[in-house]
Amino acid sequence: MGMRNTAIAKVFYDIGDLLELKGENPFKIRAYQRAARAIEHLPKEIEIMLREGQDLKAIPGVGEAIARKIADLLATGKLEYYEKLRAEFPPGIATLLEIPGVGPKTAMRLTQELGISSVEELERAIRDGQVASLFRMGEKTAENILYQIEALRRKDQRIPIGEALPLVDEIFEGLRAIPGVKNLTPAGSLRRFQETVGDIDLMGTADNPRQVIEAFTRLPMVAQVLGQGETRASVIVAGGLQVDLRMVEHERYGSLIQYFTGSKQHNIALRERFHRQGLKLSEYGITDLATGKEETFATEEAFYQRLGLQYIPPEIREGGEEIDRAARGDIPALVEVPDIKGDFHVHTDWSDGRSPLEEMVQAARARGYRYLAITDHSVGLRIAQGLSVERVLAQIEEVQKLNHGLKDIYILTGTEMDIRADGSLDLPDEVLARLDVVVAAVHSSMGQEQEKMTRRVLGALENPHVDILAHPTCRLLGEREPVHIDLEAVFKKAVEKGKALEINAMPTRLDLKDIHILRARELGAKLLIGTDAHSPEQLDLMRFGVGLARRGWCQTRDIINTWPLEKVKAFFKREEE
DNA sequence: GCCGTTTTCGGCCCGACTGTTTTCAGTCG
Repeated sequence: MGMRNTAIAKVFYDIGDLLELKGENPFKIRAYQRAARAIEHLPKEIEIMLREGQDLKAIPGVGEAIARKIADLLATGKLEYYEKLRAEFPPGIATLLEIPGVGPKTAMRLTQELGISSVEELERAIRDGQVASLFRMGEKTAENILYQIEALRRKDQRIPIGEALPLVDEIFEGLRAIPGVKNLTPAGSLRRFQETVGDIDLMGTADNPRQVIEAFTRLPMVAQVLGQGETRASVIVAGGLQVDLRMVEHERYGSLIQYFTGSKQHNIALRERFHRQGLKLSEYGITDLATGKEETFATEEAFYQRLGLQYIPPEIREGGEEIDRAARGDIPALVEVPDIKGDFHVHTDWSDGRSPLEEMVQAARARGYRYLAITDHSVGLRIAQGLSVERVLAQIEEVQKLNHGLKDIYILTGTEMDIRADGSLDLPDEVLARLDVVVAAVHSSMGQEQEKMTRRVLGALENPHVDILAHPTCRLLGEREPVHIDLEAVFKKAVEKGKALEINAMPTRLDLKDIHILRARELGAKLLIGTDAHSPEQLDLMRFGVGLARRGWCQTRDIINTWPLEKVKAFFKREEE
């Protein structure tokens, strides 16, 4: 009975919703929601944990009762408790909860008093004036709900971080010139490098906040100003995204940025822990509950330090083990952009890249890289002008010539070789043997069944010349679901054969993603961050890959393109000898 | 329902906003 963590998590999220409608104990509801979230973010599939006899109670937020329910669910594919709960409500009522402003109490009243169980029915009832006539509801409430329904319908998906961050750069560019502006930074999911963001929260401090707010609302990309005050403003930028800027007091900047960075789970866990120790944490500071004395913090570092914690980088503030680890001084030094010594996934105009080889090399030098692998597509990928064997050999010569004139950077010959649908490789072994780096990747027949796809990729990893598996799940954010593949088997094979797994930094890919990275590392795999650059500027996508790697708690020892070239070469050679 | 440097019971993050109100419930982040 196959059931993935995401599906298990959905059941417990649903249970949480239904218990809310029922008016159950709020703490019980939160317990289900916490467990659902923990399951959703678990690096390891629960199915595997059970098969290996691991105790599910080790998952934070999962106790006796929920552990038993998970086991039931996986054994039978059903959960009686859940089925019974669902039968108590008209189907569709939970969808009302998705409307901002409609909570469980309102949803239940709408159902019980007006017989509403869908968003469409609710919309009709508002237009008929039925909703406004309910006790303790009025015109304004009804209107607001209607507005929220309409907003929900036209609301775009969350946008990829790859679109959000450049926008932030542009906004800050326009504000930095103002005298007295400091600490401009994104907060929220953007600062934590989540793969997509719903809106953009920006913060900063200034001697004259009003002036900054004024300038913000007049930036060229601002399409509409939703609201504007002395210290904050909300705008809609071209494309429909909401951006909030909040200018805060210098002396409370630390606790404010900490609070607005989240995650919510991290903040809750932090507050619970220190509440037990007699401290009240909020965005305004830290209050000693015994004396009532409040302290403020100008920096986030000081805030964490006051709690006796090591600084916790935003990317790992997920409300998991990071707080315990920080208390033990056990937060590792996570990889940073300046640690990166080269890129192993780069295209040129030999295949579908936009720029000549020389330009890509100069761009890599300009970024201080010590090495660069040229990995154009292989022959089978016609749509990308994949290189024939002759062209591969010609490129090898070209690169060797180029290397003679270069002192500060070394160019590696390479290929992004297609793993064909039948599992065969797109270039013969004798050609692969002549290349410094072989990046293997799937580009076709992505609908294959899991077993076939897994066999296909494992087969490629068996080849002694293959060094790297690129974008292992092939997902495209918001466009294409990941392929069906047994990643656990792929990671184990990569470890066994000494292959590196790519973290593809292309913002539409971000593949592997955070929980995959965590699991790969647990299994002892080595990773690398590749940009998949098709132009010189795209080498800068590296920061997205680094952000992602940091979400996966990666240190330089985990990421091979932070290593000196000799060490990388030795790693790749292990299998070939 | 979960959990423990208050450990098998009694707690469970914190503050703000909104609307319909004579003191607050519901919702949100």
